[in-house]
Amino acid sequence: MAIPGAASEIPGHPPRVTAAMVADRAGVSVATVSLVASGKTGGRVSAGTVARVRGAIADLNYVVNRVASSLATGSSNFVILVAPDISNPFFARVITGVRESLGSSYQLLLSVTDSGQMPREENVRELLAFRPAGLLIDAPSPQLMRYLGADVPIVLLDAPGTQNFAPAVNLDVVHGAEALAVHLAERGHRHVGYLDSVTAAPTFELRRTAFLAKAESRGMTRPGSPRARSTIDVGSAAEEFRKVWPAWDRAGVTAVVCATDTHAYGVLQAAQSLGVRVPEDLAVAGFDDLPYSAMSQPSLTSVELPARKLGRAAAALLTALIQGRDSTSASPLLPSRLTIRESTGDST
Amino acid sequence: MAIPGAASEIPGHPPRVTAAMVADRAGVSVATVSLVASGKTGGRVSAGTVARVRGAIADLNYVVNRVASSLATGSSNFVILVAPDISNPFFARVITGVRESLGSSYQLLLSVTDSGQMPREENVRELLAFRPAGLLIDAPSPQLMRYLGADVPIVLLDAPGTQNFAPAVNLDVVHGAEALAVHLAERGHRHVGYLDSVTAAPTFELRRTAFLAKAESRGMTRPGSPRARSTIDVGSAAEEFRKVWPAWDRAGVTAVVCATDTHAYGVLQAAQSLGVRVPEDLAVAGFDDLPYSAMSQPSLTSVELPARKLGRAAAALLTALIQGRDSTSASPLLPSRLTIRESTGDST
DNA sequence: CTGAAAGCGCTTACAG
DNA sequence: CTGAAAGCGCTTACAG
Repeated sequence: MAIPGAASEIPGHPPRVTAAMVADRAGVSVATVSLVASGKTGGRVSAGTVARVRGAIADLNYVVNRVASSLATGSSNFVILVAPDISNPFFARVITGVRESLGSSYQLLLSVTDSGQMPREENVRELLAFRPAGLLIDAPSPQLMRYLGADVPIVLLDAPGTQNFAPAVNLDVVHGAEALAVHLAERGHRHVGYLDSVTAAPTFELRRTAFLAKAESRGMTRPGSPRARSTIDVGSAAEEFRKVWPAWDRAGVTAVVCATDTHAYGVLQAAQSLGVRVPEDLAVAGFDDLPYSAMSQPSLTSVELPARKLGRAAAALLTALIQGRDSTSASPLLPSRLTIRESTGDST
Repeated sequence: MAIPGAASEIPGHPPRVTAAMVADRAGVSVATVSLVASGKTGGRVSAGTVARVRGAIADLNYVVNRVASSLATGSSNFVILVAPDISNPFFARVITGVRESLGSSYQLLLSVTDSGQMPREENVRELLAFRPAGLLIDAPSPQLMRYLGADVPIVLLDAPGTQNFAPAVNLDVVHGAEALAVHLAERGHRHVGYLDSVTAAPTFELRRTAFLAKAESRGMTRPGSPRARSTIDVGSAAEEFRKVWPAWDRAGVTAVVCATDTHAYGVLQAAQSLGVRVPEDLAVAGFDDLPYSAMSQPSLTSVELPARKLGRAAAALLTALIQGRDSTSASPLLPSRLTIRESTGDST
């Protein structure tokens, strides 16, 4: 036998209000309390009783225990979004989109990793044990994929090449990356550097390979070394650029492409402190097209990636899966677009 | 009677593995499965049985249903951190600290609001209904406080003036703000502008009032209008500064203090684009002392606030409360410190 | 060393 | 219109 009351006691805190207490006070059964509390009294409960129960609920400040209702119904009302690099502004926009689409149907909870870290399988396992209504995973690593045959609806965001494992909403980074390569080639650049993210997400891999492949086909080369990568953080990116620039400079590099705009801000900053003029001495571009890219000095050429739309589409797909609709849905691919600004010589 | 099996079925997904299935396969009772799964077999289960159960768990890929165990034990293993302004890098550091202190004892889940928004009472109510082991609330608004007599341990972070409502870990922003005012007075500044955050958190109020009070006592004045405020975002801060600068300039303002370093980066950027030299024409300073502040051009004078320590201390206090220790604990106050750099004329 | 049973706080067919 | 009861999947004293 369980210790009576143990389940609802927290040391130093009063016992929690349960439906039974409400029922007592209102002089009805817990079944009726449940009906009233969840708003399922479709003419099945008399107006007087409803009022009495509502009063008792208000008096006692009763809130339905989601843990118990979740166990009883086998469903929950929250969605967990798993993501690395929480402080990337791009991600904040994705969240906004997710919340827009989720509306008030589901609560959104986030599970984040430390900067530069990827969520691991063990992590997702534990998250799944909370029995969320669904899981959204942003920029997952390929290793995570094999665990995704699980029993909870899952949608991947910005996870190119993983559609086979779970439904995904992806960004068409390839076309944007290629347009950027063409643009730089047309500006006469011959040698390009690439500042990558340390995060081992396929989306970053794809940005780099798509850009470099097209760059090569247009006759541009990339210095064999050093490779440059940093976390998604202006300071780290600036530091990394300062470190590799001397070698790149010697190799004749006149353009640097960055995995994200945040990286590019670091490059702009470092270039300024090194006396490297942008765009005269060096062209700089990034991916994301964050709002700030239109205002930076110089303004930043960037491959626009629709963060908010990404969040909205992923949440919409997840909702459909949760509700049993659309389980064989295609994985949408959201278009990217190159926005040319001063940092690659827009004004010249 | 509930529909058999309904609770564990998600449309289009296989039924979940339960302890009963594991028990069947291992030829034991669910009680024994529970003991093995939760590692509570202290010599109470024979080695052979343990091995058999472990095998079945592995074969079926069984994970304990947290919802059910939570209901049974009346306790959970996750903590929710409620916070506004997720994309502020300061916040990412707080999270790092929280996670360091929580270790593997509790999972951390985040509940965030949209930029510039504060979490509302209704929101916290719903979060509490998930029965987390505890709640951490970063920079709460005063209005939220009245709901905090609740039945779950709660710790506030960076919530000056609210210690009466719940245990809190605060930053001693006052001394840092005063040191900054003294520093600017000593540099000869007579008129200062203040770029505030739009977020209605007491910590921002306190930064401003403490700074301005000390500034006034040192003979400095602030232009009566316009007031300047923006979200915690470089672009918005830059835009806001551009808007107010002409009036401030006319009022003789030679120093601008910002609610956060992120705001200050925006001012640095806007100043540059306006041809206002920092620090020659204008001194700029912020709060937080983010890593980037040491590298920006010019480097930024800032009141250092120990974000990671804040997270660690808050999580440690919450853990103590959850475990019934220390419920009358004092609310720690973490020291702030002024770091003077180029943006206020360090080199002159 | 192991299992049967009660209980956590809900929800929901069912009987009345 | 309302309540008694079973069931969700665990955990934990208790009996053997």
